[in-house]
Amino acid sequence: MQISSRFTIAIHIFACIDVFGKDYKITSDFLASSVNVNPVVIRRLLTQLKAAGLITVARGTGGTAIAKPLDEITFYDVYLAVECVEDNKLFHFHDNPSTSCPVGRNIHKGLDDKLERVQAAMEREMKSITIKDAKDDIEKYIAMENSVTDKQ
Amino acid sequence: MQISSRFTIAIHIFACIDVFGKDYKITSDFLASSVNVNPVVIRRLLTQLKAAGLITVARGTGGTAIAKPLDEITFYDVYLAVECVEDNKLFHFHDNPSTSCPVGRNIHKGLDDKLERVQAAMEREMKSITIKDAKDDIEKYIAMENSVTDKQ
DNA sequence: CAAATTGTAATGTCAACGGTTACATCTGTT
DNA sequence: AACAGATGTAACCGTTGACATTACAATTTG
Repeated sequence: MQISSRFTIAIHIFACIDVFGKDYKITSDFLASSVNVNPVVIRRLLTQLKAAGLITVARGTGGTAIAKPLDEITFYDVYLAVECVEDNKLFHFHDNPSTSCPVGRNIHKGLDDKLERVQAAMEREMKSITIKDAKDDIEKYIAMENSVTDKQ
Repeated sequence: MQISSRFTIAIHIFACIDVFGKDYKITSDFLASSVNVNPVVIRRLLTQLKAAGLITVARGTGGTAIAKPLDEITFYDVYLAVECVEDNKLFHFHDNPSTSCPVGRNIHKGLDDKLERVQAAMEREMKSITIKDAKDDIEKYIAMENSVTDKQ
């Protein structure tokens, strides 16, 4: 299975807030237009990001802002906020291996540390990348777009 | 989302074949008993592992064997054989970001290399662990069971 | 109060997972 | 040649999560 598009949408949202937050009020409709999904999908995502303390959302008046400096929010923070992984385990273990089989009785003990190593490797890499890294690169590509336009 | 239990079941299967292969004919019913799932689930898995060249399955007569030395089969080989990941991308990207928004136009370019880094970190770790590592540890725990029994 | 916006419930569609039954097919044995 | 034991698959079913969408109550500012 793949990691849900909620993750890339969430990063898209952060980038939009940071890039457009000074000039526009960031509403779920605004974000929905940029991401190209239904506004309710955005609102549900904003609810998750807010619950994780990564953003603030103004009720009534509307408008979303980022709660921390961008370089203090890692991909892992967003992943945790947005991806539903049961019991925080990346690997789904089969539920009831036979207790009357020696292998069935010991498969869990023999495997768990290795699965954790894989999960840890993935999470370590996610913790090493911040939203700022992503946003900087996106802005770099936006600037390249503009410089091409300028030359024409 | 979690990685399907097919992955841990597959490793369970390898361990069973290696541990019991000398004394028993390894049928889908035999494996189903140890894993505690329906034999058809096992057969479907065996079909995938066979397609990946990791095992051989005897039609008619029945019986499964491992096609390569256990230390030449990595967790990644099994993962690839058994997990359906569209286009081999761990992250599902939202399909149609707005082309009229600068962020929407550049989110892909700004993000792809970072997502690949995360995926690569996970795959690198999976490639570093072999089925033999898992099976050795399972056998170690089986031996510990027996030594406890002996003392009683 | 009115307008804009968020929060959320209710529904629907779709795909993947896993379970199960049924049966055609294959192969060694008698 | 028939049989017994297996595998390979098709055809279902139920459950879950993703994502879309409509509708509306609740909130806040002007």
